[in-house]
Amino acid sequence: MVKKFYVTTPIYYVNSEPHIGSSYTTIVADIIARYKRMMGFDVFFLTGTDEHGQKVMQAAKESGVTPKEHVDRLSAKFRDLWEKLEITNDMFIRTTDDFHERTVQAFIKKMMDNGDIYKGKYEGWYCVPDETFWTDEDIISENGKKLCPQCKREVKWVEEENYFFRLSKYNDKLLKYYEEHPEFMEPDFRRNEMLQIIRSGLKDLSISRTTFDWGIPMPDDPKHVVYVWVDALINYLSALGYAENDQKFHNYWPADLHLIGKEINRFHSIIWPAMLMSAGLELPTKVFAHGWLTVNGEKISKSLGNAISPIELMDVYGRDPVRYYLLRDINFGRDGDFSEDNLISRFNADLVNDLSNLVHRTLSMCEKYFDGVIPVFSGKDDSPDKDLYSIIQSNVKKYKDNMDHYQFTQALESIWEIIRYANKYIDLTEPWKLDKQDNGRERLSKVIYNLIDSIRIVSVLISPVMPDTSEQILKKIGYGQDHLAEENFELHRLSSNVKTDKGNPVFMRIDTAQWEKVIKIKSPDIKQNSFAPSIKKDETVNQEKKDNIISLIEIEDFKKVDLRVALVKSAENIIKSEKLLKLSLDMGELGIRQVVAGIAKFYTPQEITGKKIVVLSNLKPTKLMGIESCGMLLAAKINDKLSVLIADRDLEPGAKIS
RNA sequence: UGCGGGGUGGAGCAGUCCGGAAGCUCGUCGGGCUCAUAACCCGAAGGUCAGAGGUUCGAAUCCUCUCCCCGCUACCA
Repeated sequence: MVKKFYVTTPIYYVNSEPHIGSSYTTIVADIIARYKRMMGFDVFFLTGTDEHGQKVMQAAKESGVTPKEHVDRLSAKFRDLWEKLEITNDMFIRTTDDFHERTVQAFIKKMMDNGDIYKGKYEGWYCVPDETFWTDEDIISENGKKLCPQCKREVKWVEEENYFFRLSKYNDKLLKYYEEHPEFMEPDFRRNEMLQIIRSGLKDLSISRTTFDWGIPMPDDPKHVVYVWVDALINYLSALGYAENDQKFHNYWPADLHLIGKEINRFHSIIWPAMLMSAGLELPTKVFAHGWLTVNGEKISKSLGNAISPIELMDVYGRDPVRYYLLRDINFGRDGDFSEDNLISRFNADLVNDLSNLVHRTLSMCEKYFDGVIPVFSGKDDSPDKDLYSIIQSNVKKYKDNMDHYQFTQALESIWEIIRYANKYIDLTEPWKLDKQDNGRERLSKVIYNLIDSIRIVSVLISPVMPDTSEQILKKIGYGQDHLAEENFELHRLSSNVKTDKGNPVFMRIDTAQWEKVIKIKSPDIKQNSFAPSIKKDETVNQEKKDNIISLIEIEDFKKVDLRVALVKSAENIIKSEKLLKLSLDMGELGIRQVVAGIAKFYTPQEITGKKIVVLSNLKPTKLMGIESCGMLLAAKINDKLSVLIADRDLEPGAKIS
């Protein structure tokens, strides 16, 4: 029986264009899929797009198209990207696919049959313009009115009927499952986070909405659409034909690996398994949450202009080098930084100097000494040969162990151990001298054979990460893609008497002196100071500069600001707050106001009481520590010193400052 | 403020779970080789493993406390 392997990426929310972050997850999944295929697994690799929900509706509205047009357009972008990146997914699912919609309904019906779904009432404050619910604690109350904390417009109390999933019922079962299957959720520190959440008690989950209709209707109650996350998670089943194609479904379920980003861990590691338990299905073997990428040390954001397009990057550096870099330099599971300098450095050092050069110099020698025909394996082993063999064997083993545990950085390191030793092996055996010796011919044959054999194994091992490069190198020594199989990790499987094709080196060095980088950061460029002791210092300087940049404004801008003199009538500490004081202010014609100020570390209530301070009176009110604050007092701060501003001459409270 | 992550030679990181001669890559310096692409091979310099206590024959690793950086969060209004 053939072993199967079912791997998924998240389905991407079609809210914005794909960037390097979404590509990262998919590339990793692709590498795993290719590796498992090489290891003889029957692989099913799924990716797709998540297309329902309120935000999609809004995004469509903003671009002036229907939701369907919007999702068609963006979904196609993802699909095209994966094609360009030669991602080997077996299927691309869309949550607007009709079979998916049917499956979601069937699945929910199953949960209903098991008594896990009930109709309940959702009560809360609702901000209509924002289409958002707020809890009692969130909202701001002012003059008897309840305001939305986001937009400060009035909220209204709504009571909405929703369907709820009895998530709480699975609390203990989940806990037990986590305890019995420590491998279910990785990395371990993420697992601990999930355990904390489960231990603190799960609440039932509202799984339907009636405020908009861009979604899958609830079975038998089309006024409700299914909550987008519930809809989305079920894609992992519908892709396999759950409830429609039993054979395919049973062939691949349960999933062997759900690959996700850390931000969606809770859905995959708590809600999803509970849903599966409810429907009586087996749980996935593993959920693996990877970290986030920054770009050149900065968060990926549109405003910084560093949301780099994966296509652009790969056009410049090539698909394989980018894949290699991502996997080699970023420790899978942790957050990592995508740095173009490091990419270039890896490119030159690992790919050009070590790998490409090894292939090129070896094939040059094969051409020179054997007319490009792979010589026969003969004669007895010398000590460098024995070392070469043992290094290959031990590193092939390490490679497999690491790949099986998704430790890609380490897996690549073990391949490079082989490459480095092969380069050293050339120095130790000195083929150019053997060529000149009368009796060196047999030894020379063996040396060249061993080198090409090493290259063959290396090419096979790198294939999941660098498929194009692997193919190119294998072709040079007479092999096709059918050579990608575990049995070919073994030594001495190289065929002799095959004509090699040296061709051009697989990678050419990047000359950093005249190289134009792809990523251009728009923030002010601080010249790299070679005497600077560390980058941290540069960043500080950078920050200070940013803070000191002051743009000029019109007098009209200033007139928007209403500054007043206010008398502090009383002040008190806020319980459990280190920074805040609650002040009661006499503001003359504006009456008595309550302002919360973050000065508790610098002023005692007694000290500030009676002072005539300056207050920004027309600031939108807010709540701090649940206490209302209608205005802001002015204070100057430098380093650890802070002073509240006070008028030079005595003035009536309420006096306007202009 | 809470939670999480991190602080290891000039840079980037591994090692920390399960204590036992401080390791890898890049960079720098010196040497070797000429098959190869300013490459490859060898050697060297460079670290009080953030700091302070403690446990131990022995601590980067375990315990306690402190400091600093990053992310989210929060009481920056």
